[in-house]
Amino acid sequence: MSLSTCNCEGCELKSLFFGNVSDLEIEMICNQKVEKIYQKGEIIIREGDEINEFTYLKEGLVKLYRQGNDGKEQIICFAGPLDFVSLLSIFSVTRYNYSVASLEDSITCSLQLSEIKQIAENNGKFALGLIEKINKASDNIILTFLEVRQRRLYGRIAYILLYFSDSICKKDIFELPVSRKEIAEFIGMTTENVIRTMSELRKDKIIRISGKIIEIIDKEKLKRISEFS
Amino acid sequence: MSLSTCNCEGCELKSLFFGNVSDLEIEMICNQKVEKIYQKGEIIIREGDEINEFTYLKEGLVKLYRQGNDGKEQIICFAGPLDFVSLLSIFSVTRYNYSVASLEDSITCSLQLSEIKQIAENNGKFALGLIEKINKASDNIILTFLEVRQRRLYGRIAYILLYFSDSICKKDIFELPVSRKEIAEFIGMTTENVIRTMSELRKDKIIRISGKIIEIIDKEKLKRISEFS
DNA sequence: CGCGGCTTTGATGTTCATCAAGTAAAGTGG
DNA sequence: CCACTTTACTTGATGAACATCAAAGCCGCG
Repeated sequence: MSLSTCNCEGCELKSLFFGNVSDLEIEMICNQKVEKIYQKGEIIIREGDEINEFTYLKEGLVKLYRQGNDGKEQIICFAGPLDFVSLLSIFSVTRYNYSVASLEDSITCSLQLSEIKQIAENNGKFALGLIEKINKASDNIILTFLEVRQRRLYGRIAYILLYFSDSICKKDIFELPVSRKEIAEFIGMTTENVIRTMSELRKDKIIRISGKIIEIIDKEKLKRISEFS
Repeated sequence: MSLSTCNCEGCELKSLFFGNVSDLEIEMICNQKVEKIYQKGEIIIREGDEINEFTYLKEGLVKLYRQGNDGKEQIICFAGPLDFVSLLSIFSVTRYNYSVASLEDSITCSLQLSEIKQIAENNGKFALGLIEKINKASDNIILTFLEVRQRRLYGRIAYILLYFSDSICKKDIFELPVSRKEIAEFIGMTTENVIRTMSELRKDKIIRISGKIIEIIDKEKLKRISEFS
């Protein structure tokens, strides 16, 4: 991790997030912000860390995960640019109950949580905006869990590949930003079976695989598998 | 469903939820509240219904669930007295993406969502309290999903039985408020296997079963199964 | 160059869903 | 209140889906 110096001019967060906040308040926040650069693989937040910053992702891709009872990691969700990394339990507990690690070189911007709370207290519109974002983030996680759970392995893999293709990479040929093991940790299966199933999709000529590079050949078929398996 | 008339004197919600709200505002809300009585099995909220009320559970027990792709129901969570039934997506979308049904005779109290928003906008402390509650509710759901997922059937059943015993019924002999089918829908297994596994626990003399009445004989063993299976 | 982690494939056994069939309980209409 | 229907519960048998174990190739990194 290294620090980054960056002015707040033209920061997308400002328009997206602080629409209802006065310029004065924004300046107050920006003066205290800390921007950090993380290399691929670095840990950004550790389970058990005290929560006193409000962190959002400016660039890159991260995973939120926790340690299961048996020591295996469980991936809760992935987050991309402009997602709030510390949205989940930030207002309900004092310590993180999950970790965050970067999957690609990433830049985070951290604001003082106390400042954010202060503003929310004084500015209801801002607080309502916060609620909306928190709601959306949790809803998405819960929905994804349910969507994954109702599928078999074959359908889960199809679902995940479409997720990375459509939501993260936005291409039909893309580089998987995660390892097979991480896919397994996300959908709750073993690494071996994730690989096996991807190989099946390859043999069925629905995708092409070359290491981390995935090409979706027959997207319609992949969608049908995701729907009905 | 039938309406109930009840004054707001001594309502627990007031102290719990509206700690930072002025008496005037509380009165404004209370004048508009609608209290409804539902019999066991009735549907309180339907997936797709427009969200324009802010509903909380005054008495009883309900399940939040959604329709899976294959038509099977998936239970998201259970909610008891003083839980907010419509916390999940209430501020992020305009229509419910889940249904709510009563598992026991229940009483709900509904407030105008627009009123709640109004108050949140004018009263940041109240809004922060809201955020905290929403965060807690979602966190719990996500955590439970992860806890359930890392267990095998045997451990999942142990986990669920402990959940009902400790969190819902608060007794070691209790009446299951849900059917075997609903347990299956909650943990993502088939009804037959839920029954089978409960029978195994009975044969192993860890629980006694008599219809819906469950008695936990060896709680320590049940906890160990929940931890390590 | 060698070590460790990631990937891949195969063989094997466990766990679980599905199908089937029967019993018990609960609701329904006469 | 009783016959009737429906729903919930239960057990067994079978096969499919999946985890586990094992072994080997690959790749990046110190």
